[in-house]
Amino acid sequence: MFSGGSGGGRPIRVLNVAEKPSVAKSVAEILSRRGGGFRSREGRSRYNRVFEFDYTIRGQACHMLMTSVTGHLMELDFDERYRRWHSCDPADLYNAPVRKYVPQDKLDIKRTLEEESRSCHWLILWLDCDTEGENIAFEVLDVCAAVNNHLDVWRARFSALIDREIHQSVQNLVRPNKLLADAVDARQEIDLRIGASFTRFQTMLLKDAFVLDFLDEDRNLVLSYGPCQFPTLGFIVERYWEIQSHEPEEFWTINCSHMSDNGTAAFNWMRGRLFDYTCSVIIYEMCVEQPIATVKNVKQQQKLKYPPFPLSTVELQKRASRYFRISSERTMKVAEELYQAGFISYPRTETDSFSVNTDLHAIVQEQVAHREWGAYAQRLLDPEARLWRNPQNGGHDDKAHPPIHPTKFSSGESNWSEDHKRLYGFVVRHFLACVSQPAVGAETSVEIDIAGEQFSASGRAIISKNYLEVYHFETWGGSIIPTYDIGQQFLPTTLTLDSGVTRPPPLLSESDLLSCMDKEGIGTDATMHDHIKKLLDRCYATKDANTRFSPTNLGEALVIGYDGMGYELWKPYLRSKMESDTKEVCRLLQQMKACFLDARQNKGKLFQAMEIFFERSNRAGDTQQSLTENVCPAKCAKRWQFMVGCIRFPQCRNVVWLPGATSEATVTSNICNTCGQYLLCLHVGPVFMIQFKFRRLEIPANYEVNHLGCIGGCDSVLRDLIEICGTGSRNLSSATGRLSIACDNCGATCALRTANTANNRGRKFTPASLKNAIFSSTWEDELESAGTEGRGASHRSSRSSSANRRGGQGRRQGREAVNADVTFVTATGDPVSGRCYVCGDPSHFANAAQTDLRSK
DNA sequence: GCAAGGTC
Repeated sequence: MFSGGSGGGRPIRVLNVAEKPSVAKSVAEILSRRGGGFRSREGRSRYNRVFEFDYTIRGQACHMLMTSVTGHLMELDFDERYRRWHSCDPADLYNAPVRKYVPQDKLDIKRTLEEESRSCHWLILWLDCDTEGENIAFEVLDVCAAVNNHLDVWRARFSALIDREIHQSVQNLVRPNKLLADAVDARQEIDLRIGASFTRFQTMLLKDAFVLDFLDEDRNLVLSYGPCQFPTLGFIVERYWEIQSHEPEEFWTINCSHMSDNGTAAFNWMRGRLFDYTCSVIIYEMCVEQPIATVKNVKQQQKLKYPPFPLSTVELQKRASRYFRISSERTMKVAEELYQAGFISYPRTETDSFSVNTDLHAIVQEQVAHREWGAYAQRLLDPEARLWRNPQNGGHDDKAHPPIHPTKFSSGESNWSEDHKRLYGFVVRHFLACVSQPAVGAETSVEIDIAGEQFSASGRAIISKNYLEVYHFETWGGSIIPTYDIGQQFLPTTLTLDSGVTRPPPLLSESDLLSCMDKEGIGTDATMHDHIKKLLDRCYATKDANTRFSPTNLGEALVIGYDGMGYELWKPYLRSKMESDTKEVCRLLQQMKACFLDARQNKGKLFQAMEIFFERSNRAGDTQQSLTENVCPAKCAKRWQFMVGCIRFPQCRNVVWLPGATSEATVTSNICNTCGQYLLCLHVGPVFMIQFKFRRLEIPANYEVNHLGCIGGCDSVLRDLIEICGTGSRNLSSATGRLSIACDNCGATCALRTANTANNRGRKFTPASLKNAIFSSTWEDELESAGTEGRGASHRSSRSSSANRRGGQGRRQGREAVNADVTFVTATGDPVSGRCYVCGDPSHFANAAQTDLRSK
């Protein structure tokens, strides 16, 4: 499998590249642990060090160099002459040449890669296992291959930085997937072209044409458009319009309360609200006239409130906004700093379930010394307390990072801001909550009847707070109501008809906005906050003290403008469609590649079809050689040649097959006197005489080699020869001396060619004559020689044939253990072999001898 | 002066 090394015991040099320095270090630590650790040295870039250690990959001794990039190594931009804003019509940006290049601040990393890869044999890419990671893999590959085109390039696929996973991935390397990388290239190019064209267009069109007095004098205004920022603006504008268009409507409802010695209960009308005043008054008066309430139903049940799922990035941002009013952008900045300092795990993750390998107890153990939540952590670890519960699985896994959790204890660092303290505390409390029992409450609901109208009240007593003790961001309302018995009657303390007006929904909060983006696939967990911030920077929206967003006049004007044109550029569908379409192209290409590989595997079918219409050429060029080496029908089917079709063939499938012994057949211009305008099928046409030439050895001695005949049915010579030699056609059932068996996988029938050769002329096969079928492991040579050339014509060893096949992919993989070919021995002792011409698998004839063998 | 996506 692996190549390029110097072989034997001498180690080869392997360059390993990770997506970020922390991963490079972790992987180096894991892989070098058994060999006594790694050496570390500086690279050209001060962030990206190089780690060195020895390791063995599949028996090959390797000297490993492990370094990293920092995300994308390259950027995409237009060619120089299109970069200036006035250099071209923005419409030209849809065709302008673009190029990928390593920007200035990444040149140091590029130099490290170039220098290190020069001396290496292999390159192993340890990028994140997502489409962006695959794209970065090719950026690294391009840089390295430019200085060393002998590199053998591999991709390590891993989903977590844990020992087992990393060792497994390096022992099972795969090739990088260009199609996935191309999908990202396509998305990047689309983003650039539409972003730049619309941005230049609307900026140059509008900026100086209006008095935009909300701007600072010195601020250079850009009216940007982007496929993520505009839909984000769209969410804000749409909610704003919903509020604007809301028309308050008056409604009425009846409320009832009952105060007794052991508390007060507030009953709600089970009709909810009525928008008709007269109706409400009539019902209310009925109640007032007969105000005695009768208890109809009392329900008491235990309710559980579950702790949240393990923490993903979007949840972190939403909850930080909700609980502390910290903006998503600030949250990510602070979380990044906490991560850099080692206090929390990687903050950009979609994963909301812990891997079974995570030592959750150890994480809790670290926190027992904290003065606020330490005692709770201690109780969690105490089996007697019965507080522990394995975390729920939120159902998302980005296969790259675990949920956000604390990685180091801190009682607060001196350089931490309030936000650092809040976020660290939140991450810890969230984690502790995840491994805790749900809160338990006792819920009571009471239904009463007053003059035929139903009312209900409910109360809840918390029996056990459990996770809520440490997760005090969430509350679980606990009002207690008096005890009631069914049938009990009482006079309400108050019974009122109250009016109200409907209210519009609130403006979108940051948490709502993140939810909308997450739901519609706008941006990624790592970029959503950027898009929100961009709207504020561009003066498209504002955020109030309650973290609620309103569009500015500018933002609303842009949306109205495009909406008026009929373009929903501000709706989320465009972005979703781009993402799904580029992935679809990638999927389609992958599908077609699989289809191609399968078609190549089954090329015998194409030969079969071609042979119906054409004679095989004798040109055995390289291409042909390689095409035919695994396909027996190609070589052994020379005798299946002639048929005469309807003038409408192949639309009309009516054909007449000629004797198998035919070596030449030429249609003459003479019309048969007997058959004339013979009705061959629905398509009437004249029947022309045919000049035949038969192979001497294949026809009885009393027949002529040259024969002018008619296929219309009047020619007794042709009828005789077909009777004697067969036609060679696999779908003419009247032929004699032919044998077909059905593949037990695909059901296709396959004629055994031996039946039509000179040696078998006139021989009748019967199932009984094939009872002695034996299976052997010989390859197609057997069939080829049996079919045409005579045995032993071109024998290859079964080992080499087997190796040829293993190179192919598809359904035959994993069948190596099955006898590769089948040899049937007839009663006379002659072997005949066959393999399915549809699916190509010889093993599919395994049961043919008993079940599907037919003699025609 | 433009996008969105990585990450430091």
